[in-house]
Amino acid sequence: METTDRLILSLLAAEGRMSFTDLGKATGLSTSAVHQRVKRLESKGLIRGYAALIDHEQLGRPLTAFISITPIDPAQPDDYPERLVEIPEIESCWSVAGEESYILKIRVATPSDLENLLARVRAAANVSTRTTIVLSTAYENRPLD
Amino acid sequence: METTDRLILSLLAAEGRMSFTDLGKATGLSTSAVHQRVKRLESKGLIRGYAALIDHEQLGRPLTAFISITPIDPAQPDDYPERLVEIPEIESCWSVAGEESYILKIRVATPSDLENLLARVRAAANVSTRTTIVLSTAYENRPLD
DNA sequence: AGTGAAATCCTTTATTC
DNA sequence: GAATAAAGGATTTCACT
Repeated sequence: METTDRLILSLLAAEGRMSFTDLGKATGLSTSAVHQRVKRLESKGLIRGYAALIDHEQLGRPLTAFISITPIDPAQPDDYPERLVEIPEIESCWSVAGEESYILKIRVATPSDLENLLARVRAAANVSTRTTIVLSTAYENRPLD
Repeated sequence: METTDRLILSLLAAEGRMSFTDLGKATGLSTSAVHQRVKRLESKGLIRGYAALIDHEQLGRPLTAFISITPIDPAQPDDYPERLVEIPEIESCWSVAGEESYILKIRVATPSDLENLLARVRAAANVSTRTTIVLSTAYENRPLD
């Protein structure tokens, strides 16, 4: 992993639709040279994909929360991510070391939707939950340093 | 906010570099009609931008953690996000309701880098910290449902 | 809001170094 | 690996509906 590739990654992390022409100007390479490098970064999985960043508040889901989950039955198989993947409000799911087993990040429209979601999470996974409400997002998923 | 715009958003959330031509085929609109809609979604801020999704493990930062922070001096002004924005390892910063005041999501290379980062966080913001290590990421920032 | 067409610009591949 | 060139597509603007 070398300087030019890192520069390409950081440019694309900040501006995912930048053209190969502009990437070439920014890196001092020809269009086809950056093109070749980007395709290699994609095929090696260093670039996992591209995403539009959505304003969820404007889209009608202003309420973000973290839900920490603890298994009720310790003998239950550890398949929580699969059990929870069907719940579309769950944006992220991390397995963690600490008091709880998983942390979920969710987005809903209203507190009542959160109540409903918590019931679905408990039922789908047989877990107890602890919820931390997000008051504001100072920044999220900043591009590379 | 209506069906066609929601479809465009969900297509671009999943594939941020999809061409206007392909968006047109997927929505049944002409290229110039989707183009106009996407530009409107961008200017209204519903699309905040586009990002390449990076594999941080391959990029040399395999260790992810959540750091919850609690102010030591309750009289201190509440400017933690500004104080912390200079620390590049902090990917996200949320203000939360609950026992702690903020949750940070960070990425570093090694436990020793985490130790170093925690010292910088405490010094920059005059806070106590509680760290939860991520063991694995089942999924993260899933596109829209 | 949407279409179709035209000009411009970008992407992609082949060739060469 | 990188550059150049050329063909094939995509983007963007505009006139019209």
